[in-house]
Amino acid sequence: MDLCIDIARAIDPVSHVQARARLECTACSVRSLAVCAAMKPRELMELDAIMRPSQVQAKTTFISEGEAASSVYTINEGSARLYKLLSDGRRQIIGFALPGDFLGLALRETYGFSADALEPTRMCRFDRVDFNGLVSGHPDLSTRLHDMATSELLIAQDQMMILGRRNAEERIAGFLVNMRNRWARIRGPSVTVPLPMQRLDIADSLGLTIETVSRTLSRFARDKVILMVPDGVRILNEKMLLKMADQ
Amino acid sequence: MDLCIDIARAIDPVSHVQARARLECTACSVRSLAVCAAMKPRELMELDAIMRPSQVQAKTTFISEGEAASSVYTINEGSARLYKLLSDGRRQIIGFALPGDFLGLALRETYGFSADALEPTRMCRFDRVDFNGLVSGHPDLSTRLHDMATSELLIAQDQMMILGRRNAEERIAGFLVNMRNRWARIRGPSVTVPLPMQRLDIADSLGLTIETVSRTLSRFARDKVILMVPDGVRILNEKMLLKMADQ
DNA sequence: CGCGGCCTTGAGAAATGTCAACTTACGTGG
DNA sequence: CCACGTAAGTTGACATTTCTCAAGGCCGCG
Repeated sequence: MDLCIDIARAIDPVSHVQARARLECTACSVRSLAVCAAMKPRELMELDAIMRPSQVQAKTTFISEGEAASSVYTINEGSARLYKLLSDGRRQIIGFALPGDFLGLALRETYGFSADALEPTRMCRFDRVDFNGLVSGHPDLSTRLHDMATSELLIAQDQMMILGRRNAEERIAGFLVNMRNRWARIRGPSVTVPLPMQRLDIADSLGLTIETVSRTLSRFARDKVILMVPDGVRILNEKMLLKMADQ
Repeated sequence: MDLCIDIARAIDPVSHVQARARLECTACSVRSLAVCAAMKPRELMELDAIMRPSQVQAKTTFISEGEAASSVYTINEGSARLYKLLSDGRRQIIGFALPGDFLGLALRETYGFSADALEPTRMCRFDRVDFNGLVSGHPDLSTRLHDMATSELLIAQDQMMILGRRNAEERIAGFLVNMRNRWARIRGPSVTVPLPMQRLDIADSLGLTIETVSRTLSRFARDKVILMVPDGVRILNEKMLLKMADQ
């Protein structure tokens, strides 16, 4: 069951494709961050030809662990949680996807994780077979994917350290620093860190409970390290936060 | 400081290279498992030309986190622990390398982890620049590396679930099942699982303490799920072990 | 035989989890 | 516009798991 809403392509006559191409990939606001960063104008038109704009509402599951991996995605606007479930319902969030992020690096025949939108989210969807076909003809793109896979692996290894050897305070501090750095690359530096996910999502990404996350954030706020604001935090004492994150 | 002992090449006259090639890569016992699995005879000779046999004693550190990533390795015989350290000495083992494993998938300009041999270990060492040069001329090899990176990422995601959401019993049971499966691919199926690492290494890979590992293994042995043997365990009740690992 | 490294076991401590109550924010319908 | 209901977040009290510290055992090796 496909919960995504594919717009444009389904209703656009073929003759409109080129017009849309110029509006979409070429004009894309997150292109410099995404897999398509290094592509030339002509390549972008090829990419555009197989791109399907897609948007989902908050909470919508658009990738389900174990199902046939038919599509790959780039996040355009919005955000998503990527997670794995145990048979008894325990959940581990393996990452959050923000604008520019690519979902589809580590794919076998089936998806290895599930993904839900955290808020109304726009994505570029690509048929996986089409996408692989395009990649095989473009060494630059292939290299870019390899670089992104390398990054992901390094991030995953850092996450193992966080989950295996850091305490709750270090995990939360590190999480906030990490989110700040990720948003900085998207929207530029800011002491206000958007947190589109709920406390339970933070807990499930850090291997903690919602209560421990809440208590730790409250303590940070009480100690004037952060200020809690709607859907995020403002960093008041960066030095202290970095020290607690041991970074 | 390079702690590896490079043999053969340093003393071999160039004229002997071809002879060594036939003895080394072509006759390699772990080739079917390694990065070089899909290579044709002629390609193997190219690989051999840049390969440097290397062997290290137990406990030798041959990769140091943060140092310039000059070499990549394939394990031939023996095993290694790959780990990251925090400034206060806490250690997270991010994986164990067994025969056939490739070290060098997730490389930036510096190594992202350290590696020590667990026992006397023989490796194929490649200069990273030479290796990349060879890869870029061989799409098969490139594909193989991409597949291996994908595998690593999936394994890393599973490890996040283990570290974030599983209890000590599940971690240990899962670890044993996992090691059994890895050895099965190398030496064929067996209920005897070699464990070349110490208890402290197991603890540091599972985010536990040595005492918790020891207690849990003792309990498994008391419950006749395993039998502890020198440098490993024998699985007595596979069904129970799989159940505890939730696999 | 004695030493050192590794492992095991026990007892008590600490961090985090669990359960429950309460607060806050927000959207909906009267 | 307010009252209500619901979802999310916070806080407290207590439980549990795992850690810490300490002692002792095992075993290979000089």
